[in-house]
Amino acid sequence: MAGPEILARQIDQASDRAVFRQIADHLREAILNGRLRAGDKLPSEAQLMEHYNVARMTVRQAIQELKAEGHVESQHGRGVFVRSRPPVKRLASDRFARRHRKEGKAAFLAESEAVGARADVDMIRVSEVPAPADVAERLKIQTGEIVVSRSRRYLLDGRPVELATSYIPVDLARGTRIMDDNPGPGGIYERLEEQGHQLERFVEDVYTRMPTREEARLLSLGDGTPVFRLIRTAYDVEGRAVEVCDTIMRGDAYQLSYELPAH
Amino acid sequence: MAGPEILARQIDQASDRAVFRQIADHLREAILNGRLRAGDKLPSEAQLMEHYNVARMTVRQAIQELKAEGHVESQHGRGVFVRSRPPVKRLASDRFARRHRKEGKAAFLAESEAVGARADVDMIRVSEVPAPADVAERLKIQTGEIVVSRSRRYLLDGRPVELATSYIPVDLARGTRIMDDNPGPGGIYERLEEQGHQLERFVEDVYTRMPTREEARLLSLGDGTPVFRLIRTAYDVEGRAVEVCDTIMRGDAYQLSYELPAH
DNA sequence: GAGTGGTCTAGACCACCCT
DNA sequence: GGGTGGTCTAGACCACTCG
Repeated sequence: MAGPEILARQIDQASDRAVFRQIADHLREAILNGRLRAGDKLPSEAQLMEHYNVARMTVRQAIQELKAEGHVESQHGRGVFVRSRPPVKRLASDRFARRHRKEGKAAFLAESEAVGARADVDMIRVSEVPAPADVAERLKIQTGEIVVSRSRRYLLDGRPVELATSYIPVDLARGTRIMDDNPGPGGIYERLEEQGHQLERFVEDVYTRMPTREEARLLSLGDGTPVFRLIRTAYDVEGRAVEVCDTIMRGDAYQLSYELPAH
Repeated sequence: MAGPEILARQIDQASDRAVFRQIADHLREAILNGRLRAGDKLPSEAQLMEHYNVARMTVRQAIQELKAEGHVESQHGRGVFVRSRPPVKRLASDRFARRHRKEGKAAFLAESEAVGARADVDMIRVSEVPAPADVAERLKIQTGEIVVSRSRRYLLDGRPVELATSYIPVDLARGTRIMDDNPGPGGIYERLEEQGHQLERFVEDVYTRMPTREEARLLSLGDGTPVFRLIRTAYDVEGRAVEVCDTIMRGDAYQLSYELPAH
């Protein structure tokens, strides 16, 4: 609801810095200083045009810059608002320790309780697909070889935060509950261990990038929010890779935490 | 050098999808399909205006969208080019194992050899500063309490890829080579161990977000490139946090890799 | 100098949200 | 209906790059 009076300074016409950048600077400063808080409405484009005596496109370029930085999001017919962040989930490095082994939905539920958020899972889909190159390499099979794929979407307080797809070699999955939508208590890791593939370690490869259009749609991501891509490989005690899980997570909703030995 | 002939399709005026988004779709598809490769020049704005028979701002909005996604970067007076990625550095989870303990410049150099890139360090600065809240919390001291700060920038093949600032409690740093620009062989971790603080473990907290303006400047980041923020805490065998290192890394230049035990 | 992208103006019409 | 942002036009002048 704040009007442009929160923006005291005027444009320096002599400056090398473009007018729209100066306007973006004023707004950004108001956000970082807390004069504009999460959820607050920015002055309307019309107000900003009036305040700075500039054309509409100039104002819109300023707002565009703040959107790309992830500071604000616009809502058609309502206004432009300072981003409010989803609760941050901290993923600890011992989350797959056997003493509190949970997997998939169960793990997500337990982690979510820690931040006091409601957890949901939807878009569960189990199928057989050709292995993508990234996955095949980790499973030590040929790209395109058939694997079992289990994909799902996780939501926190009703907001989608994570897309995950597990890939399991067919010889480990066929004829087990791993092919079911609900793989049973303990999740697929328990099913794998029941078949004699005792898990020994996991390797997580972490990347960050901007989302694809499809990812942005499924995660309701506005501009300026990057994603984590986390590819986890599960190894059994014999050193065989028995599962690869490819996960896309909202960058603003997660903190990953890892412990490294010094020896 | 590709002309607009690589973009066969015309705009669907009847579509709900905005014209500039359809143009962006055509260009994005050409990039993802490999018709436009890293380093290739997109058709000029004038060519795209001609090809699609639209106004210049419409073309520019399309290009703006691709920039925000990290697919292209523009060069004033030259053209718009498909992004070419810097070599990716893989940071393995055993990189601080004592058997190949290297720190700071030495570690960066060793890691860089693995990808066949030249490594440099600049902007080294050692000072005493009030501890930021994130750091104080991890060092278990009061925010604002004075700590020794060691900051530097790392470059790969002459391109900046990482900004790092280490924070060390003053009682561990004063009167040692930790205060020097060059802390000596083995880096500050060796100096800390010489003082009886044998290192036991590290904890790394990983975040991703869009860069601040300052970070974008120091890392020469264009639009659409997120950063990793990695905060590493080093603990000695007595459980005391003896160093916190706050690092900003180009998201397109790093892959982080961690190993987790299953028990 | 020709070609390129960067900035800015001054309009227009539309779709969406709220009251 | 009035206010909001979304899209698009048709110009203008500028700064940078390259031959």
